[in-house]
Amino acid sequence: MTQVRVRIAPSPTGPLHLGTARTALFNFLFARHVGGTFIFRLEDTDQARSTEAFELDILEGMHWLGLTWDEGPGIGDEPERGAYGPYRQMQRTDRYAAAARRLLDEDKAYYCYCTPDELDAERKRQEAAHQPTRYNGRCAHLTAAERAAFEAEGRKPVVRFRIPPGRTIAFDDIVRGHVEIDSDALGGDLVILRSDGTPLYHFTVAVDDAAMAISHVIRGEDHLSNTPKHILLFEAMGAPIPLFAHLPLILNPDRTKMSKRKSQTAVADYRAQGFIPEAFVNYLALLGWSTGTEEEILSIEELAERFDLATVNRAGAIFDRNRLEWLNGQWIRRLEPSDLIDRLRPFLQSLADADRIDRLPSDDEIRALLPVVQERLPTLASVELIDFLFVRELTVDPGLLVPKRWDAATTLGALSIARDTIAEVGRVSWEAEEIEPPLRELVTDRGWKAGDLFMAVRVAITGKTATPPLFDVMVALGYERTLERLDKAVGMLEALTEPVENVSPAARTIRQEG
RNA sequence: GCCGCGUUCGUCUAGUGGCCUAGGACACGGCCCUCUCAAGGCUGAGAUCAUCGGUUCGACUCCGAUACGCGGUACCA
Repeated sequence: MTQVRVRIAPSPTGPLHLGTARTALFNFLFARHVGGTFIFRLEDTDQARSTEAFELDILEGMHWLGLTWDEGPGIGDEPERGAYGPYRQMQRTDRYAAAARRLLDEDKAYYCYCTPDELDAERKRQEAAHQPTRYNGRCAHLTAAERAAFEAEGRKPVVRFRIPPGRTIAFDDIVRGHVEIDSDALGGDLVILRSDGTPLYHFTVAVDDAAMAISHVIRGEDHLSNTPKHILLFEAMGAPIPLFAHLPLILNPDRTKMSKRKSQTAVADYRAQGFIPEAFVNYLALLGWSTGTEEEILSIEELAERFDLATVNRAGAIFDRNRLEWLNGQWIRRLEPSDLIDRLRPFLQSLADADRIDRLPSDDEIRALLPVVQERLPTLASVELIDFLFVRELTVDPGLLVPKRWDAATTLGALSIARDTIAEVGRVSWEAEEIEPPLRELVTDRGWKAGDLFMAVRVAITGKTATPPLFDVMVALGYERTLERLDKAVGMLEALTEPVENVSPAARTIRQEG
């Protein structure tokens, strides 16, 4: 078998897109599975829309996902690596010009002087007549005199590639099987060079894939219908025709091709929301492919071991964020503590930047919390779960302070007693196992429900109704600050109950007891 | 319009002629665990395998038609 060479060829006209990432991943997995070469090429010929910032975003996103490539820009410190460069199309313009020149010389291509307006009018006419829209070949056989006349008019020609009429172009797509398309359905002779001389996509892709000796073209299904054009171009250039594999599309919830308008498509956004690459890669790989077994938590290496292009699905798949989040939680739970701490840092930092927390915890502080926090993180950004530990002044909603089964007065009494009980245990020891029993005892003595007391205390010291286990939270908070917050909550409740204090027997009773 | 591709639980999927009264996972419901939230365990509901016809002793699996959906049809990629 000839050397397997595959490529991903994004164009830097936007941030790294989910669909591009998935296509890149499948190319990567295939290359790694068979020991082939994975190439990264930048299709930056659309100078109007391409930016360096997007290029950087794409490179960074690819690195983040762990999709390392063997040839292309952005490997190590080198501007680029590989024997088939350059890997930026704007640095290959001479090659496209030369290829077009050869096609012109062999009369496989010709100059076309039709203006965009004329083409547009013709297209409209065809549509109105319910005919297939295609170039009518007006300039296909111009005489030298006719060409001179157009030139004299100041028209700048495009270069069109001759699409042979009446031919059936067939290929065996690795994922979709045998596909046949009639050359007459291709829209007529194809523009390969704009009137300003710059090359168009279908041309550059064929020239580059040929020059870079690409053996397998693995790309999105949206290119399936265009494949015959590429095959014809390969033939015309005398280049071997690669194998094709067209991947199913990633879809919006309404089953249209995934778009920025209807979905979150930028890989960087998912990263910013606290998804980790292990989970992201795992999820993307299983979108449109499966191992055929019931395994589903798989590392990129395990995926590469099992990957098989022939078993890729043919139907498009809706992107399901729920499943991604679940997978993310699975992967976060598997992380080593020190690794997780490192990954949490940027998210803690951004909480600090947003003034959501007043200080950054030390590694040891986070490490101590991990046993009760790690399994509660669907994303890295969910560390906000414990933000209350790192704020000076806690804001508590008084409404949350009173458990459903209790009134304010009852809560006030209970919290006061609990505060004293906690204060007392804390004087000798500040361990979760030490704080819990006396409070349980208190609950039993008073005939309360443990959940009610604990909830009141929880809200008092965290401001939240959902937190890691209460006593672990207290330990992390510290003796002093726990009491401070309890006192503050008692104060809030006193203010709340004041007006009715004289007429509330319950409140009076509890006060006496306290 | 024309051409191409697709169609199994809400979603991702298993299934390549009998193992399927269709399996797993996410999401959803219940129970257990439990101080809340998670995590975990058990469990429930959820798919006339798009429809119709054919081939076959037998079809989710093969063939055809239809419907619906999507993609392509640019001097975008």
